[in-house]
Amino acid sequence: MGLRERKKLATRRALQRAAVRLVLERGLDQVTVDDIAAEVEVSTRTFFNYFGSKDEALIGDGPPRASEEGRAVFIAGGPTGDPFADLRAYLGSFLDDSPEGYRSAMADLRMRKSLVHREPSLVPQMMARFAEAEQAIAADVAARLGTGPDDLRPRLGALLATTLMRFTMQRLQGGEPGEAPAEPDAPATAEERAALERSFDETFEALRAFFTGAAGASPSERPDGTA
Amino acid sequence: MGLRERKKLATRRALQRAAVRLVLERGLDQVTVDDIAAEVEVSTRTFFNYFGSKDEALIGDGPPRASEEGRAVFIAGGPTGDPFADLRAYLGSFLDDSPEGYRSAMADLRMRKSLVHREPSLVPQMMARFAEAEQAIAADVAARLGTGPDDLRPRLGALLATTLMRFTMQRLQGGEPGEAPAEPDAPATAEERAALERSFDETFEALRAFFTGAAGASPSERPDGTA
DNA sequence: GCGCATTTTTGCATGACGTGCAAAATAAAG
DNA sequence: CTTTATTTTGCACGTCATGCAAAAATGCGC
Repeated sequence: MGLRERKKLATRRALQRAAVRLVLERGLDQVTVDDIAAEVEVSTRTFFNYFGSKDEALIGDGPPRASEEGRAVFIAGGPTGDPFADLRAYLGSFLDDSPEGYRSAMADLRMRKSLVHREPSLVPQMMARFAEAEQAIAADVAARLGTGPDDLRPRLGALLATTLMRFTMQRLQGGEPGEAPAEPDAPATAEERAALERSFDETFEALRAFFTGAAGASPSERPDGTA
Repeated sequence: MGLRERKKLATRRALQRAAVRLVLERGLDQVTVDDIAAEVEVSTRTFFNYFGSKDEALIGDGPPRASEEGRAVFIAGGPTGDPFADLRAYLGSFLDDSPEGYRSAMADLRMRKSLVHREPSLVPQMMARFAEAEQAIAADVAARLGTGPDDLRPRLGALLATTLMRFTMQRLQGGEPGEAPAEPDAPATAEERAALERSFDETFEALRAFFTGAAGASPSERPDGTA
């Protein structure tokens, strides 16, 4: 990679970092694009060469994708043959997609978590990113099933997958309301990743149970005795 | 209702209608707030007394809620006792919530459909509205189950419910890509509502089948014969 | 109808956002 | 070093959005 490209990437990252840091410190509307640009010692106009808007610099580069390996295995019908387990594995590979491995992915996650915690108005934009991912997932499910665009299942599966991702993030994020967000710059630990995967599995199982067991089980579980 | 309030409401609706009409005609960035205000013969400043942004005037007043009746029945454990069927009925009551009945709700739906068709950038904001509805649904599911905030099921159910709504809209909207959007001002027909409910039921069943039948059925259905 | 309190509309000033354009600066290639 | 391609920058411009105070409209008691 030439000096030119490296420099560009560095500037981009610097702008992103500065944007996030300043917004976490002062709040979204107490940070202007000029502030961010000044922080990186670059003109305001240059900021807009890199990002179309202030928000774009904050949201980052979209959600990760499944790793190439994860995709290939999933499309081929693996690793287990059970659609649920395989979808789960497929989604798990999202963590391995980012250039610097799962540490970078976790750091990104935490950054987003802190950001939405501070600025809930960013949620819609995050959601929009998920919607993009949805397209890609649907395509992979369709490839696995070998069906055309008229089959509902790929879209349904993709919808469920992103729903699941959203829910897992919600759970992680939710914690106790008001709980201090983790330090955005702390190193990502393996425990952290394990916790995420665990939460993901739990959600997955809950969802499965919700459907397979819902018809009979839920009403009888109602504690008010009116079932 | 006094003259004052009636006039305010009228202005609000006029601004919304003008905004939607102009944007459908010319596209989002070919319509300024000034244009909209001028159309209603009101100052630009007044526009911002009613709406916080141009988009807000377009998106409208958030998603409908379940009707009071629908909520009460659902929370009491009815109408059938089967969680799925009941959730479906609960969601169906969304159509009856709007002041002028389902016709108004359908017209709203169609308006949104046309808008999103013309301006996909509005999708995220629509989604955000659904997220609001999610809270309310989760609360109702929790009330029905009589459980506390630590139970995953209410949030899960709400998530699924909104997922379902999104998917149904996507299906209706999708139609054939490029298909001309319906006239936004055409009267809402009973057939239209029936079609929506049918689509909703189909999606509901597909989802149910997806889960209950997925583990065994899907792999064997794969047409490549590798199962 | 008339004056008075309240609410709504309006104009004006202000700051930030975002884009197009052309000139200056910088890197790459010969 | 010269030439070429890319990137940065400054500037002008239009739009978005908010705060504030004056003006207009409304509702109400008389």
